Amino acid sequence: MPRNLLSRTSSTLSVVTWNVNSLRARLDHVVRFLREKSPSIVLLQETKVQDDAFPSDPLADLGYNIAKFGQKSYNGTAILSKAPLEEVEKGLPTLGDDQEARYLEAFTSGVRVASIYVPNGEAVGHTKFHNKERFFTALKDHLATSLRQEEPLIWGGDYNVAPTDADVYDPKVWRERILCSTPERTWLRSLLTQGLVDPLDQTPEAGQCNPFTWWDYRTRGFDYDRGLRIDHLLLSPWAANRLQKAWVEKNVRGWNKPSDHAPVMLSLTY
DNA sequence: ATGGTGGCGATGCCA
Repeated sequence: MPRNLLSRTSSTLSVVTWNVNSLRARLDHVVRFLREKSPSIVLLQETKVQDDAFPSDPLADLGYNIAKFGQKSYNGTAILSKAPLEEVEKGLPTLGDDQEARYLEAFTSGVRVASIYVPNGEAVGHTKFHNKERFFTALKDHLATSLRQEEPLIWGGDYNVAPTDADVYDPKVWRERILCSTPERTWLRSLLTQGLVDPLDQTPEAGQCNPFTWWDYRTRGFDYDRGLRIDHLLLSPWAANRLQKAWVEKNVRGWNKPSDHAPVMLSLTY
């Protein structure tokens, strides 16, 4: 056998998406998590900080390059990578110049990644619900363009949709409510029918749930494990074929003064 | 229980 095959090494790329619900309020948690898990690429949502106030130093000290797309008080996305970040794009092409800071994209480590924060929608039929539909339409249009480039894609973020009843602690309580309604599930599924793969959308056995990623503060949902799976890492076929595993870092939701979301991680062989 | 808690920023808005 040729020596170059015997000596060929493969490496692992790890990616995490995490809605931190304020990067400044969660900075200690983020630093602790990055120290413990050392992910290659980090996709953050709800940073809630303008770019000139972004706490770059403690993250750069851990070896990360940083791309940020923030705004005052609300929303905000960021990408951290141990490799250089190239071709950083802020916002979705069809949403105009004054759009909220909900989509950030970059090319790094041979992968095109996006950090995505889909509007919550407030309630089915609400004005904000229609904004949510427009955002998904813009995602879908941009995905069609991106898939044509034939680059590996990893689209991570808070999609604010639980794909099926297996992603909800009590589907009867949440039936046709915001995050779980049939239209929202159709909008999310349209990204999958275009070719993205959701590695945590396991076919559940009877009575089994997929792992939750969000537990409501207001109902003390984490105390009773009343959660939903609304944060997702979606992969193009190239990336999906190289998947080692995907999981939810549920323990982080149990730390002191946590975000209401847990990090979602995956590893790839490449 | 039609509420609850939490972040921002200074009050209500957003989730």
